[in-house]
Formats: sequence, C-alpha cells, structure tokens
Amino acid sequence: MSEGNSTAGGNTEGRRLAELAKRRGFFFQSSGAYGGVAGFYTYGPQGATLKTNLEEAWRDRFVTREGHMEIDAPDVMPEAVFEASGHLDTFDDMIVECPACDATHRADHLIEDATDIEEAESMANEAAMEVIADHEVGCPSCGEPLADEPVDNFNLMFGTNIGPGDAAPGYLRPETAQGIFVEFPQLAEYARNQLPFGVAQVGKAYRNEISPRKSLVRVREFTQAELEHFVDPETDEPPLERVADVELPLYAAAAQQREEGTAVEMTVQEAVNEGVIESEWVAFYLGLAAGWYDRVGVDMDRFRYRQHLPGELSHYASDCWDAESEVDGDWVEVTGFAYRGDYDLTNHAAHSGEDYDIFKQYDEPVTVERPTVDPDMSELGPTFGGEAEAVAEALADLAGRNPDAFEGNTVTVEVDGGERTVPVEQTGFAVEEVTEAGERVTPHVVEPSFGVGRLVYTVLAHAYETDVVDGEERTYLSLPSALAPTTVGVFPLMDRDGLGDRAREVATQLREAGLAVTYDDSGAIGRRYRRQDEVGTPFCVTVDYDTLGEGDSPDLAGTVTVRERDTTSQRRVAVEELSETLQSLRRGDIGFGDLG
RNA sequence: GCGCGGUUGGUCUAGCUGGUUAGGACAGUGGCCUUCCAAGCCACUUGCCCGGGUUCGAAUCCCGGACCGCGCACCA
Repeated sequence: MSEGNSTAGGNTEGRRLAELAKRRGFFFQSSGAYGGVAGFYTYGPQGATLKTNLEEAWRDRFVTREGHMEIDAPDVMPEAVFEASGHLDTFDDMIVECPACDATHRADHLIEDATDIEEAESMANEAAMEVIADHEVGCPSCGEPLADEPVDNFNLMFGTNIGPGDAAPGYLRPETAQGIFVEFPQLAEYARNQLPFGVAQVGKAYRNEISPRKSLVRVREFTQAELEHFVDPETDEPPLERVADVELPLYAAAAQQREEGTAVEMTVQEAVNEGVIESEWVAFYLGLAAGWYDRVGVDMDRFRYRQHLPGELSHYASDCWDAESEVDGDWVEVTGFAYRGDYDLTNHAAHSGEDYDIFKQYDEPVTVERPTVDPDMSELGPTFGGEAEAVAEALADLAGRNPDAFEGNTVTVEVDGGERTVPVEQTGFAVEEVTEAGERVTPHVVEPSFGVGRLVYTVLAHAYETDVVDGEERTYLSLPSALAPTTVGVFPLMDRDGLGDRAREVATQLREAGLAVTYDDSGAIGRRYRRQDEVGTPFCVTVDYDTLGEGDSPDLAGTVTVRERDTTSQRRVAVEELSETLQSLRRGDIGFGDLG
C-alpha cells in the first residue's frame, strides 16, 4: 500500500478504476500537458455523459417528480453574500507554522486545547499570538515553542475581483446552496408565497482544499446537486407514508460513540418512532434517496447513512446525516442531509435588510389583543438623554413579552446593564384590538446536498465487475441501462459482403430514434463486445448473414442479434421493432429475459 | 501544508550500482484472414514529468518544482 504509483487510488479497486477511467475516457487529471493541477479533473467522453445521465436521474427524482423548481445561479458572488452565510469566518482557518519542523497547525485548536477559551476562531490573529506566547503553547509535532510565530489566515474559498481593481472582492461559491438562499425573496414570489416549496440547483462549487486526495473524492472544483426544501416549521409535515417502509442502514451517533462498526437496518417509520432520526423531514429524504441510490447503481450492501457526531455538526445544522458509500475499504460521503433551520434566511435578512420571510394568510382574519406602547418622548428625552431611544425600544419589547409589568405606577427596564424606571403614564401603554390577516413566517430549510462527482466515482467502482467468458477473463461495468453513456453498440459480424452497410443503416435508425449508439467494425466480434463491456454499454446489436437473408435460417431475415452485457446471452429481434425494444429495455419497462 | 515513497508510448510495466538502436505486454491504425465473445499473420504510430546541475556521456547521480500514493494535519 505504501508503494507509489502514477495513477489515482492507492488500493486495488481505486487503481484499477483510475486506470480504466483514464484509458476509456471516464475521467482523468486535467491540464496533464502542463504537469497537471492537484484537485482538478476532466470528465472524458464517457464520463461526461455518465455524469450528465446521473444528474438527469437526480433531476427526475428530486425535482420533476417532487414538483420542485430548479435555478441556475452564478458561480461568482460578492463578498457580502459570504459575510452573511458565515463562510468568510468559518471557512477561514487560523494557522500557525512551526519554525522547527515546518508543520502547519490550526492556531485556534491549539489555543482551545491549551486554555479555557472555547471560540478561539473568532479571535484576532494578534490576540491569538499573545495567547500562544502567554501559555507557552508548543508545536504538537515536535514540541518547539510557537511563541512569536505569526498567525495567518487560510481561506478555503477561491477569491477573485469583480471588475477592475480590488474594490469589489468576490468568491467562487463553496456550495451551490447560497445561490438559492440569496434569491429566496424572488423565489418565494414564484412559488406564490406558498410553503412548502423546494428549489434545486445542479452546479459547480469550489473549495481550495489544502490537500486534495483520492481521485474524484476530494477535489477543488466539483459538482453539487442540492435541493433546498423550504417548509413552515409549525404546520408542514413530510409525506412520510410514501417512504415509511423503506429500510435504511443507519449508523447513529450513539453507535459510533460506542464504537460499534456497523449500521443497523430499520425502516423510516421505526427510525422516527424510536427517535433515531430527529427530523421527520430528514427521515423522509433518507427514505426517498435510498431508492434512488439503488436505481442509479450504488451497491446498497456497501452503503450506509451515518449521523454526524455532536462535535462534527456544521454551524447551521441541528441534525445531519451523511449518505456514505464504501470504496476500497473507505467510506466516502456522497450526500449530506441537513436540517438547516432558519439559519441562512435569517442571516441574509439581517445582512441585506431584505425580507426573507413569508406572509402566511389565515383562512379567516383573527382579532387579537395586542399590548402596545407609545412613549411620550418629550418626557423620556429630557429624563434619559441619549438613552431615550433605547429605553423606548426596551419598553416596546417588554410590552410584547410581559404586559403585566405595566400594571403598577412605574415600569422598569434594563438598558446597557442598568435599570431605568419610567412612570407608566409616560409609556402610552395600551392594549389594542388588532385584526390580523396572517403572520410572517421564516421558513425552515431541509437540505439534501449530493456530491455528483463522488457519486460518479461510487457508481463506477460498484459497477466494476470481472468474470470469465469462454475461458477468458472479462472486465465490464454493470451500469444501469439508463445511466450508461452508450446504450447500444452496433456491429456487422464482419465488414464485408454488405454486412457493414446494413449495420450502418441500423445504427442510423437507432440514432434517429434517440438512442446513444456506437458503431464498430474493427477487429473480431468478441473484441468489440469486450470494448463495449468496459464502458458499460448494456446492449449490442450484430448484423449477420441471416439478417440479410443469406444465412442458414431464411426465416431470420430482417432480424438481428441483441446481446446483453451482464449475461452475454443473446436474442433475435426484428429490425423494425429494434428501436422500440431497446428503448423499453433502457427504461426498464421490460427485462432482457422478456424477449422471445 | 509537513514527512516518507514514487513518476518510462494511450494503459500496465522492464531498465535506474551512468555508455542499451530504452525492451515487453495490452491498446490503437492500415492490410490479410475470420460466419457471434479480447484467435492468427504482416506493417505502422506513440515514451524516459518539468527546470537546473555533475559528467566526455544522464531514464539512471545531485538540487529545485509539478503531480501521484500513504501517514499526520485539514475536511464550515
């Protein structure tokens, strides 16, 4: 395992996959002519189509069939967006370098370990340096004192400038989600202000990872397919009955802390009933997604849902589960399911000053008694001077929380840590009857966030099969028909006697019908089958002498051989029914065994 | 980012105690042959990661860089 090699993936599975991926055009490191760039991959002809097909399958399941909307926001967004989202702070690591051994460490982590300070990340760099010096913090690797070593910032976001000069800093988005949150006011309008509604986006995200690793698993530019499902936290409930009986392999936080290595199978309903999954919305999506993973070719025996440990949770999430697939003995996070609450919308509202909530109209207007204040500022002004405004606000706040406080002759509020007492008659306190047509609700958001590249990697790894056909070892990709880059290979048995011309006609006919077709007349027929096996083409069609009516079986005129990838078994199908039959096979409407 | 190991046609690899026309396998192209699973024959295309240095001479030794793998760190 420690032996080096020139291709990605250290273990057997990863190596063989990387080798096949490069040789057959699924994916390879980009800019290879210039030495390559770490963390950037190009999807070749097969891989780009596979990825597109996977995205299309995602769209079909999580957008179209759920009735959600899809948008396409820019990759570059201004700094203010990431100030609001928290990425400017939390994506920004405080690092300090050891003068002796050159190892880099998180300064905030060192401080938290050495002192009682809990949120060291929010410290200024200079303050962090002082703490390190005062507490004589040493390098965890070699023990060298780190006093006087500069504390620097490393931001995982790629920065750029919008327009000339550096007056308008922008960043490549580190997640596609913000493009949805930022545009929420517009999107709510398109949803006619009716909760719940979902907004999806498939697009690129960028993270300047310190150390990209493991092929497509950790890269600096990657595709996310994200759904932000906005719900009313008070009234909206997921349609749990649709997925109640779906079995989920759940690896809960408690089991991880007990160091039990395996997930436990239980249904969505059981997981909710037993409180294993806290959020019913998250539970719904775990159930919905489980069937989808299976359909796109994830080996469900090498799959689990793992709950985040308490210390692992993101700054915004209350409960989070990852879908993980096993490749080469490692678990790869392919999707994060998070209940983000109203964190994002609230922050964008606060930073932008725009409305990020929804007015929910009642069926019937309701009349409520509402305590109000109307302070007499001509009295409060002279009494409290510059604090008068703050006192007035505190009174309004108190009236809403505790109207009983206004029952005496005076009322006391706290301003700037000091108590201020005001005669009630100066507060203008009253209880008014107000008719309300509805209320404002800040939606909560449920977020399934899929890593498309990691799914492509998983699906390829799980589809990789070998067997023996006629004494020869064979490699094939057992990709689902709907995902395979090519649906059908068309061959003449040999390229002579008009077989090639007839085969080319068949290929054209299938292409016209909308199928992805590869035509191949090079080398022996077996070789051509193997070529298609290696890129996962589910079906091959061969034109032979019988097709032309020149073979031993005149009744087979006008028919071709259709051969199935995984079993290598063959059936005869009439040319005029061929495109229809292959379409049905691709959709899964019929199985290969259903053919005559 | 640190440490260790590595990088040879499209792919996998031999060579790496300095002097080879850099070898093989697979793949690919053209041709012959071939009536359904990588057959055979002929011919051909394609390579020492990049930049310095040492040397009469470097794929081979030294230095720097890029990239890959593993470990550590990192992974809101």
